[in-house]
Amino acid sequence: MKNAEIAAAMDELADLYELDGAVIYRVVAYREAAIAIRNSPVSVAQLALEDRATEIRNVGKTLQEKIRALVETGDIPAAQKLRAKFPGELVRFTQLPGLGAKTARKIYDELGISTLAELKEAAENERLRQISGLGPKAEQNIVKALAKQVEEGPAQRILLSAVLAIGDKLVTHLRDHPTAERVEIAGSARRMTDTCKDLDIIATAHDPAALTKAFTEMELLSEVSGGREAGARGVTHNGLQIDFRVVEPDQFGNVLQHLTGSKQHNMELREYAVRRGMHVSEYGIEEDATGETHRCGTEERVYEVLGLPYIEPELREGRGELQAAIAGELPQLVTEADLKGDLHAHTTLSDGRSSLADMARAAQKRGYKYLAVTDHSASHGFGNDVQADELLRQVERVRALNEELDRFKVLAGTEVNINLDGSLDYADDVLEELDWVVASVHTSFRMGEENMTKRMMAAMDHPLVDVIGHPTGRKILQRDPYAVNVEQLVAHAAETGTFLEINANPDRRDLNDVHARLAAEAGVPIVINSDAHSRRTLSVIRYGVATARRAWLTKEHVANTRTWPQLDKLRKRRAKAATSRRR
DNA sequence: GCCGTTTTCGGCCCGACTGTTTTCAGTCG
Repeated sequence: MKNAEIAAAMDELADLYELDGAVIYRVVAYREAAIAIRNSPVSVAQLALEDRATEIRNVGKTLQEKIRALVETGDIPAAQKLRAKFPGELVRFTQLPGLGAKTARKIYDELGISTLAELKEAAENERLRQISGLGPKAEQNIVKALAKQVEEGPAQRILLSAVLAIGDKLVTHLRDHPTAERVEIAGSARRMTDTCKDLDIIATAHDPAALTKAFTEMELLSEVSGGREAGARGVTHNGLQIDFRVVEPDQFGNVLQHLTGSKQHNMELREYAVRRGMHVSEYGIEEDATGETHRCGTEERVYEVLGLPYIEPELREGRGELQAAIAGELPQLVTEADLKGDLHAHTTLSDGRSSLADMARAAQKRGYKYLAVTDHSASHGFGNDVQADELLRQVERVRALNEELDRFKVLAGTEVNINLDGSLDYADDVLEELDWVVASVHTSFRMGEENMTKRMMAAMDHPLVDVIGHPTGRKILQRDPYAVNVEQLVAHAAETGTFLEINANPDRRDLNDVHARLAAEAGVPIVINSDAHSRRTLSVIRYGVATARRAWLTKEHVANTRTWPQLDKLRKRRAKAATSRRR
């Protein structure tokens, strides 16, 4: 059973307990456990079977037993009991904005309403106002919310790259304004999450009204509301909501910290502060002992007042960063500047848009020392496959190009397809001519988990496969990962000395942050690759670096922070040779 | 129901907003 399924069961129990009127802390405990379970890189089902689920934060003895029952029998007795007590659609009432468990329960108890259809009818016929606490406005809101739900479905999330394309433009424009002092992106975009719901921008200015006006007049906004002294809200032409706020300079750090979140991180931070006699809010940090409120101009100062080292935004997800900060064990996160090369890129030989020479020069211009050119293999099948003889001619061209280049090395490589049985798409004697081999799955995504895992593990067994490309095949907001057991892949990568890729394409970011952390902890070298299909898209590497940072990776975890000779020695083909020479 | 650099029991983040109220509960982020 997958972590996501277990987490969903915990969320369902939280909803049911809340309807049942349980103390809110118990309900919250289930919700927090659900988050931790969803974030767990290891199989929680497995842990529960071994009576070890309590190793997960926010999972205690009670939940360990409930999860175990769920895994062993497919359900939890407490959930069955509560489902019998409350009709199915009652939980869906609480998913309407403004309507919570307390209100849902009252509607059910006092009017016997248990379906969304009945709820709509009662709201339209003004029967809900019989209940104390509900009035005409509540009825209107319910009718509106139900209509909106039918119309729009669940809230849309937007890919980070689309959000930052707008956010970077906005920030640059606002920083150029004469009255602006500081302008920063906050919220989930600053934490570099895969997707965002909206975009938060905060600023300081010596004329806040003038800066707000500059914001509201930007062409990329299609609508603007609440344009006043200290900020406004806008919506872009492609539907991204932007919250812009101008704040006092001496509170900028407090607000930036507050709005960057995550919610989970802030809750943990505040609980920690309370234990130390302090209260954190977006306005400052109040000390119980002195009654003094510390207003902080920078985020560094916020963490300093709390007695903590600075915690990077990408770590603020409530995944143990606070405990690490307290223990002085925060990782020194890898940066884009640490990368010495890119080991997965395409040219016009397969489906890229830039030539071999253009790609090499663009990579060198970025400050890299090497670039692996890895076009698709023979059976790629989008009409841009590379037959073996053609690949060998490309190797010649690469060698010739290297003669011309100064202090830069192009590596002749391939992104070779992993066949259904785990064999590779080129013969070994062809692969032997190459400097670098990425192996990826591009066909039969719908294979069962066991077969897919075997298929990829077989590819790792090949001595010439350096790295597995985009190991789960997910496309964010578009396509689920293929069914593959990532824990087994990681263990096998460690065993065989195969690297795993963080593919930086903003649609992929694959491995994801949770899995990359698991792999790094298992000692698997990670390679951050752009998978660029043109010289311009080499820059998507920032999303791969962001994923690596969200996975707590340091420079040491990432193989391509090394020079090519250093990296070369790390590979299984060399490491094995070294071992046998020692013998 | 979970958790511990004051605690294994007694706490458990903070503020804004809304709609319904005669001073606040419920909901949200």
